[in-house]
Amino acid sequence: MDSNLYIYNTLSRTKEKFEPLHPPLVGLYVCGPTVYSDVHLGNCRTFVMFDLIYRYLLHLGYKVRYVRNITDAGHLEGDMDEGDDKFAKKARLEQLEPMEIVQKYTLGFHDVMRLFNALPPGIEPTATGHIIEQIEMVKQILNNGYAYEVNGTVYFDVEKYCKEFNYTILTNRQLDDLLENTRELGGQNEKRGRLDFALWIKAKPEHIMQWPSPWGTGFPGWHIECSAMSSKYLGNSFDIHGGGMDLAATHHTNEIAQSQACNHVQPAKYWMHTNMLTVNGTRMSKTKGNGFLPHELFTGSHELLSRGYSPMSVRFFMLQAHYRSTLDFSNEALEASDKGFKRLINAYGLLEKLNPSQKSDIDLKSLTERCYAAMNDDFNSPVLIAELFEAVHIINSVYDRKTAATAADIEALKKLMDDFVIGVLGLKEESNQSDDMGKLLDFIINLRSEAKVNKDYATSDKIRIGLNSIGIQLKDNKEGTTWNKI
RNA sequence: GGUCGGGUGGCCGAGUGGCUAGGCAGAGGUCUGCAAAACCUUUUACAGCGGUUCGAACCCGCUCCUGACCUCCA
Repeated sequence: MDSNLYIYNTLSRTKEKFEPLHPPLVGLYVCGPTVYSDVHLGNCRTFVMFDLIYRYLLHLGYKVRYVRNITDAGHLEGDMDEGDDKFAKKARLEQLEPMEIVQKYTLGFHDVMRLFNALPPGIEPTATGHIIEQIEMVKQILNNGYAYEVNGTVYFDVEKYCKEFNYTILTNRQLDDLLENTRELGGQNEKRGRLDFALWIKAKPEHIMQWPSPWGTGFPGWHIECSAMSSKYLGNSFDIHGGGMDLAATHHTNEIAQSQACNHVQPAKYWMHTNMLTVNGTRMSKTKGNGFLPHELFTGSHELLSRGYSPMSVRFFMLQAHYRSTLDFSNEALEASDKGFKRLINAYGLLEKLNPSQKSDIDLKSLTERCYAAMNDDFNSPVLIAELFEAVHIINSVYDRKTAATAADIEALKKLMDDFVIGVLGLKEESNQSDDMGKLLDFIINLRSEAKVNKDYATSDKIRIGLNSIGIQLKDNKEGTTWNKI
């Protein structure tokens, strides 16, 4: 289990050798979506990138417990402690119960993740399902002296915490600057310090989602759910905590503070943050209104798109950038990824049709090593993909009989592609050569081949053009005819 | 204002003190009934100005531009 995996840790701002706390077990916690509206493509990027990370850890042989929460309570609209609950607001808008909102968008999220071929996490806990755990944690933080209660609301005492711990460890900000530049927020008259944040919030009578607590009826603050659920399922201290970069400064900073105040340990050994998806250089976000919804992308129903793109092409587009880089979204970039993905996956399909030779002029050992080296270097999927195109080159060349490969080489090629394209990158063929449509197409291709043998090119071209018009491309070569979806 | 990033060829996007990233697009060729695919060859590059160095796109300084976070947000 001694891998050479290096992970960029936000805590240290360097790449560190990955050494799990309890190998071969790995605890992975990722902040999931807030299910009051559809997830957009930027959200999806984070979950696809952590899917890559999860898959690679599994591939290396780790036993990974992957926890990704569903936030279904506790998020307020606008300023701290004053705004509407997002779920209640949306429920009023759509004339539904808040839990109907939660159900609707949770199911939608799962559908999208399935389309992107993301493995489901082992545990997907919800905030509303863990109110008791959150209350217990708040009680413990109060007992430890890092929080105080005012009129049914419990606040975290950041100033007190700062005397013993480094509050800004994730972002390296200066506390004085934070104090000077933090905007005037709600609840100021109740709070002792302007950086203090709510652990438990007293519910107004009209607030729909509320629960009894030692401090009266209320609901949990924004950050406590992840602390409570991660420690419940992964222990007070676990291996990797991930999420989008936008969460680092506030949500994750406060999570660390809560866990330290409660358990006196750093919750996670490695903090990983994925970068943002941008459109024309600015971040895609719900509030900016430049968010793409996955189905708009799949169907092409968006003004910036010339056509629809399949989930696998979009996944491939995401994988072609490193998770810590911003990725700029455009129709042109997507078009390029779509073609690249098809090139890769078509080569994968050709693996079954390769003919072995006695000799070999390829070096798969070095290629395989480079694939591992790429992923071991902080999950560098773009470099991995570049290496895999070397494999594509080899496969095509062997198929064309321009390069010789032994049966053992071909097996190794298959393993390489299975391991990395299917297993690690999580890509898959979107059309299957052996299903009913495949058999039907084989039949049609045979008819066309007969026409070609008889030099009846009018018929053969008619078939080819006709299939092309419904999205099936035929490719003639020495071995016969193959097809793929356009 | 503070913190942290980034500026790479037509586009997306890696990387590094000296060795082709890769994909897409463009050009030429091979193959082919034609086409496509595949294969071969190939053009376009590291924001600007200084400095360190035998050598810098990569290190340092300055300038310009730009992004994220600092308020819920993946």
